[in-house]
Amino acid sequence: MILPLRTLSPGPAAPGDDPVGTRPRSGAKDVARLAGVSTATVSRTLNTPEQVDPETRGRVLQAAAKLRYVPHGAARSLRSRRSQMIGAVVPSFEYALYARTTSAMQRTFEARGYSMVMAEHRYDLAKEVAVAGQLIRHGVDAFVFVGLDHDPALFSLLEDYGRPYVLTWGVDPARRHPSVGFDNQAATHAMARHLIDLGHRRLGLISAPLEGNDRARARGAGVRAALHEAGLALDERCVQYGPISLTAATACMHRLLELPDPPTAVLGTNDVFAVGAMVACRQAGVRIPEDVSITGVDNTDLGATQTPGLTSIRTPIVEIGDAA
Amino acid sequence: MILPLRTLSPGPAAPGDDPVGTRPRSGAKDVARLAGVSTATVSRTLNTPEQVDPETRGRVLQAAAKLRYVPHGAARSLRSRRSQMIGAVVPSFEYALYARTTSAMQRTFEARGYSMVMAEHRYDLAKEVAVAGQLIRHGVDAFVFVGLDHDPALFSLLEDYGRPYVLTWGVDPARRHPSVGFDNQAATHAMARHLIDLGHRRLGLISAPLEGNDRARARGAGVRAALHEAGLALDERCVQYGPISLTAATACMHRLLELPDPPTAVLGTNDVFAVGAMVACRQAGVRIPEDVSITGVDNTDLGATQTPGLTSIRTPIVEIGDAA
DNA sequence: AGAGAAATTGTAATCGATTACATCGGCGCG
DNA sequence: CGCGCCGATGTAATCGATTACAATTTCTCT
Repeated sequence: MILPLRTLSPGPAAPGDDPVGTRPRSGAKDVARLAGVSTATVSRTLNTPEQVDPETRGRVLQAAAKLRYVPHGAARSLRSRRSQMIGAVVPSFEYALYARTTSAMQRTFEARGYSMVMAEHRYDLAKEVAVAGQLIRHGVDAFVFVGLDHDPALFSLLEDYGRPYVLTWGVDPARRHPSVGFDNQAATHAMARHLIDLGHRRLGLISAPLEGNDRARARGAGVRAALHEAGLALDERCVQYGPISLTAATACMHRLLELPDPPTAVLGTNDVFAVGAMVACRQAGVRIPEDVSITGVDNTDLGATQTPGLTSIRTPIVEIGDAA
Repeated sequence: MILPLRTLSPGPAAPGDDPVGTRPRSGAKDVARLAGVSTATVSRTLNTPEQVDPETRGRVLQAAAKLRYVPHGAARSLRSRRSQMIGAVVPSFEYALYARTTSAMQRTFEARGYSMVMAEHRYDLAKEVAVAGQLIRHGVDAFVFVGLDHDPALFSLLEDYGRPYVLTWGVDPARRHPSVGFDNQAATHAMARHLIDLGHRRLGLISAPLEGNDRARARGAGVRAALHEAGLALDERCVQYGPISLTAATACMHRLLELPDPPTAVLGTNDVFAVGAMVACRQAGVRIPEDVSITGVDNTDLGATQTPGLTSIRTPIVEIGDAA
């Protein structure tokens, strides 16, 4: 009920310590000397151990451990022309689902010796290109993107630099780009169909802005298609757009409730929208599901905090790893 | 109410396209040739523009743009001994709050020409060291960590490689490490105090496992201190530990409700726990706040989906940027 | 035993930028 | 007029690994 606000306390500069002196870090040369071999052998021990005599290998590894040797990634990737880094570019870290699937991917990549760097573009396709360029500069070998909708410049950039990539969260019907995901349109189609079967005739829709967001477009299309098949149509006044946040979703739902003839069922294109809508109903004293039905998509555990059933969609996680 | 499960459809290999041919990417040398200067001048134009004649600079920039030149990061950092990357190591991407503050930081760093790479350690301090090592290999210049509790090996690693760092989400009382954050203990102390003032005598606590998690420990200590001041004590049976997830929190709350004498107020050490607890109460038919009070910490918008008031804590975001 | 293959290891070129140092023309000043 | 400094630019060394190639030793097989 109360909301006491804690202020922050930044730690001011500590008394007298800020040497940040670059330590005499040991290089491959030191390891080579200690092990009595050449740097070439050190490199081989680390990268292609089977090519080196077990006895020598032992000496080298021991020396490396003793000196706490960590190979210099920049030098390695300069010469070998690959960095063992793959970049994941997601729309936003705040929508937990992206973070979750990405983190699952990370574990897959990790097992194969790759590490992952993440970046967000905040639903700005131009920014996405810039971010990808940034990552290329840092030597990222391959990319994972969310969605099918991207600036053409992104693809030409990727091609120019010969970087492989996968698109996730959707399948490219034309197969022009490697992609892995699910059918967003079918998901909402099924959901809408279900609502229609329950007798609903007037559906509402809360969606993310469509621009540059093929997932949102596909999900919207699914709803319209289902209505169309039933000889119904989607009243555009019953469609509300907003950023993926609870407060925005709540505001959207309030607008729907204020319509002269509000929808009897509202479909959120993801769980955040659905839960936001529920909050709005509770605030407005509208009962669920007596007065209005609410459904979502994505099956986050956010949905579990309420008392609805939400469409569950599992995004392919392991499969994406194989695509690398 | 229903939970239709969508299956995934991975995009199998496309017809006949997988050339991944590394394009004739243009290097500084090409730019130099086109602009009629040496590579040194190209480098200077990009890094210290004021040292180069404006007229020449123009030619170089034009040539660079024409060739879509992107400097090779590995080569750059090999020679200049810095990569313009800062690494953020968080416990988990799934707890949205970490992602959020980190993403805010990213924007700050970006403005200064740094880019950020993120990694998670999944609440495993040893893993954290490994991850940091990994990042060092990739040439990360500086680090941001969450919490004060870390493997000593982490600090010695950082020192060995002369990497500056900041700890966030807490302040180091001993000031042995640069840190920026807030007083976790004071937050829960105030919260517990508030509950005591309301007349509660038997408090419950849902917390993350304490090991390697100073935030959880500090927050727990705050509760105990407040109780102690009031001449009360925390019944250990009323303390439940679990990972930060709604389902775990719900299970914890169920255990508390099954006690012979359940607490009249339950304090979650973050909003996920609090909301999970509320879900459990609803399932068990326990009324809030008549039968039991529930409070949380962190003020995520997750809290807003319920009808409670939760302690709000803003983590320092801009301040952390300055620490870089 | 001798030729050729296979296994190990060393030598040195190389990746693509940055940067110390050298060069060169122009300018100010005694 | 000549010395010295300054600004702009080129030359070449350098960062620290990888890896092509060569050199050496050890097997293998006839």
